[in-house]
Amino acid sequence: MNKRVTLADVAAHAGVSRATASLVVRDAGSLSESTRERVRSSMQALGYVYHRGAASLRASQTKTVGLILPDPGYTFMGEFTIGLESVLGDRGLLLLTANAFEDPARQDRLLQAMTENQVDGLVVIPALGTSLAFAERLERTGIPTVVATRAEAADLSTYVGIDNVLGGRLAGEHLLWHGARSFVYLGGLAGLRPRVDRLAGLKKALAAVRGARLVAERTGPALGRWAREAAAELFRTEPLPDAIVCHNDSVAFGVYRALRDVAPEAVDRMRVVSFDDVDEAALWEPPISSVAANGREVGQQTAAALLRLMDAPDADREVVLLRPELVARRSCGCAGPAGG
Amino acid sequence: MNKRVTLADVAAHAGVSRATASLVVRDAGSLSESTRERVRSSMQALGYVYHRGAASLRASQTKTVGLILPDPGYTFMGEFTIGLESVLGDRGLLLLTANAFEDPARQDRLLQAMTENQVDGLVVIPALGTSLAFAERLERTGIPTVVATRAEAADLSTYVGIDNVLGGRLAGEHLLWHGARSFVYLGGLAGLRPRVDRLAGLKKALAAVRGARLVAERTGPALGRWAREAAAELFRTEPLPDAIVCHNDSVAFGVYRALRDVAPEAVDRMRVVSFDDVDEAALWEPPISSVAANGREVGQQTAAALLRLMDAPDADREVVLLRPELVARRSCGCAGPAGG
DNA sequence: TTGTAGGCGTTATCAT
DNA sequence: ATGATAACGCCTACAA
Repeated sequence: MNKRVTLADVAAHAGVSRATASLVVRDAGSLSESTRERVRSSMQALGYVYHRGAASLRASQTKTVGLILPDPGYTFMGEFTIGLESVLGDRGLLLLTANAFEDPARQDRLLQAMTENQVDGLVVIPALGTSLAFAERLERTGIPTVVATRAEAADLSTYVGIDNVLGGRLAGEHLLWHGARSFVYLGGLAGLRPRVDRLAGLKKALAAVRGARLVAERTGPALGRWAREAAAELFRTEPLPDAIVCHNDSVAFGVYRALRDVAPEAVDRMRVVSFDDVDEAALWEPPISSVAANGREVGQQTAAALLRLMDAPDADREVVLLRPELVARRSCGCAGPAGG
Repeated sequence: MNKRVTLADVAAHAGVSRATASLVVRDAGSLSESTRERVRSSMQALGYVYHRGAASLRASQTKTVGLILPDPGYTFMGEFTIGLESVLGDRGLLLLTANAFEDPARQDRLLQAMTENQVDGLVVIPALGTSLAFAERLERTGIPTVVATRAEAADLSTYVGIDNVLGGRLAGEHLLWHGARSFVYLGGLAGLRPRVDRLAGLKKALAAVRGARLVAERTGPALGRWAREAAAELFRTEPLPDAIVCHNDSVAFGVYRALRDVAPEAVDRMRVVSFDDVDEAALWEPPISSVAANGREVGQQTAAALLRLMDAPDADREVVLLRPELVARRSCGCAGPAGG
């Protein structure tokens, strides 16, 4: 049970002052190379470990960025994290990650925890049902914050996300071009901002064509197993639409399972477009046409925006809207190569 | 630019000492309810935020657990995180998460960062190519550590994972029962422990049946897009095997895409079993038979083991092996209901 | 039940 | 180029 080795021990061992030793660990100040070397070897000899907590207390910055996610289960979140962390990591920042599990109350507690931990910056993808009050609390913390992907609490903060209205419009226009007239929108939790936006874009596209209409929509968790049930129910009770717009790829997977189970003859003529374009979309039978979200790039842009904010806290609030792109494969009716 | 509100300010405002105020924020000691109330309302009035960093410095525990993951892109990691965090969260522990991107050098740096941050506990799913030296460094940190899922660096630490040898055997035996004799194992990075184990289990099963043999194996990232290429290449150059064992579900998805692209007539008679059993497996056409990993449960068990370790640091090293289960659907040759 | 005093390990400031 | 000293905000004793 040996006592912790502190900078003071290192300094004593090297025959210098604590201040000097401190400059060495931080690669700061102007010291002779010989002194630096001497201190370094003392650190080695004693097995010194830098105590970032103590440094943070004194320097009042933790080199830590908080990340509040709604649910790590979605593929998008993993991709987003990769993009975020790769950029932040290059600046020596570590991520304090927490998941709200789509529960605003839990999200409140997590925000509290993040402030108590004095994170230098904060990234939030708001949970479903996030209120305006949360946006205000976020603002009041005084921590440089970027809201990403879901625009729920973004009215006061910098926001980075995808232009979902455009995404919905792209999906709609393409399906209309294929001749579809009756549409169903499937999945996405009620009130979720990206869902509202995509639907708005879709409706805008439909409004431009006579006879085109949205015949049904269903809200729910954008998961394959939910979509399978919801779609099967729909197919049993309503006439089949010409096209189905799915809130994400998982929903599309569930839709195809349901089609094969209850209306196999319709598999080939149903037109489907979904969102996100995860890897599996290209592998599906038929290959799924999808509006690509590119979570990794959203993550990178978010990191970049956060760094800008941390460097210039008084800068204006930014809004970064990334343009989505429709990757057309077979499910929409295109006859492209098997796995475009 | 107001100065930070400290406990001393709160104490002054409430007319008590710093110590008393400290007891209030921690819900500790025995104080009169009236005092507690008074201090609390002072906190409210002044907008006090607890400074966990300062507390950590003094109390030498950070209420933070480090999590080092190899790659957040795999679905399994998301599930694992959910399980881990839900248990740890109940104890007021926060996760400091970092991804090594399958790079041992980066993993070393992350471990360094975790120690500098004085995490109270550490969970590691080792990156590919993790050396024994890493296991030793892990041990030397003195931090309660649990290695999960991949047994690479687990020789010295507590380990929680799935019995992959058994998993491989289950897959093999079931496929043999269906009459398969020639096998291919596809995916998983070279040297990866779960891959080695699954393959060992599979071979053990094959050894028990005359004429059964592994005709090929391919190593690579267990991703659908990789699997698609690898499988297509295989199908073009070698005679088709009776069965393919896939390192995870994504590989199976890629295999089916390749089959449809280059050998569509074989889609129905090929027998496929994979690992993990993610949601999409049940939705695929055909529904994929998979050895269920249940990342969420692995996460929970890992958290439980870590808490045990943190409560009793001198306890013996534990090894928790979870039994996998084969979920038989259609891809293995079973004729069950569409999406069993 | 409440108050006093000292220190956790580092860094900032001012000297030398 | 290096050293002395005082914070940073809180917690742990122990005393009252």
